[in-house]
Amino acid sequence: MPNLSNMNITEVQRRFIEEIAELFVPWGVPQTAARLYGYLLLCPEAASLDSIAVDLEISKSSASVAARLLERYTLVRRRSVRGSKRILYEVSDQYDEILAGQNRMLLSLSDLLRGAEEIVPAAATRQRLEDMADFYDTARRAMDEARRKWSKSKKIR
Amino acid sequence: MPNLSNMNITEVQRRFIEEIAELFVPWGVPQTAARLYGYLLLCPEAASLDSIAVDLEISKSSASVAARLLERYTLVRRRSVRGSKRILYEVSDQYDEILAGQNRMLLSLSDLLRGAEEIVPAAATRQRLEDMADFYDTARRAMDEARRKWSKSKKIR
DNA sequence: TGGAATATTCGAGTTATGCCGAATTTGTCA
DNA sequence: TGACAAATTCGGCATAACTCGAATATTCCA
Repeated sequence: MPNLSNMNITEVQRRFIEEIAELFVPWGVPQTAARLYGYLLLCPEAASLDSIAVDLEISKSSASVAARLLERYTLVRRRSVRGSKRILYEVSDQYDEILAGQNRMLLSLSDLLRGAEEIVPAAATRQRLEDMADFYDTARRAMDEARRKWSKSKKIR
Repeated sequence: MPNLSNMNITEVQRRFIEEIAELFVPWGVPQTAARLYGYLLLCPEAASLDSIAVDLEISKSSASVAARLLERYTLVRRRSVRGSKRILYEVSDQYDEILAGQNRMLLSLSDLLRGAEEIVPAAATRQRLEDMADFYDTARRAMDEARRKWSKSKKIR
């Protein structure tokens, strides 16, 4: 039986949270952490572990580990409140961090592919590896460029 | 005890395969499938389930599920040999498919964020969601653009 | 420094995932 | 269509990942 008395989030908000989770889970983010991220996206201000645990209906320890996981991903930042032992969490405003991981991945991949050209005998295979490396590098650069432009335009604002 | 008699891949090749796997596993690709992808990247021509199983030292059923998983990801394509029940697998030459998934993810994400602006009360939060949606959309478009350019230049070649 | 409030870690139980060999199904040729 | 070869599915086992409540550690105030 769901506890309806402490319901601080609306039905549509709950749905949003679940949809965010559905999006992130396939990318390796654990369910609880993904839901927490959705929750924080909606929060008008930083949230405490207690309110997280209540609203998401999870234990406080789960809230704690999920929050620190998101913190390691740098999707979320911790805000220590002066004069209190409470820690508040909020979404990081460097949202390009989601893409930074992909960027690193693409960089490693093209490096690896290029390095492998020496260990394949067939010329056609070598060519394919080189093509792939080029492609991923191009895509990575495009994304990086967009990211750079964006952070510049954000500073101006 | 490792079976050395049927070793069709060299030590450096094995290392390459493991490195590819290390790269893909954190992105949710199962170990075996990731290794298989690395293997196929090195193969001069399409490989049968049997040779896969031997070279990667996995069971044939594992090879089968891994191959079809990669096929669903469209990282790999199946090549049915006319006049034989053998199926051969090779890496897909549309290697932009690795990025296509990320593209879809970014599109869904920005859509979701934009749709959520109506369900948050605080104006500042709404603004943040809009900013994020814009950002991911920009990044996605940049990547898509690069992809498009690439496939055009490939056709010319 | 002691004590209360809070966060974090630990150990156990539960669930999900991956791999394998055996059984089944599918596809090809005679 | 029968028989054979290959792919696929199935059930069980082992391992890893998550979640939780309890125990422990940390932080702040008096």
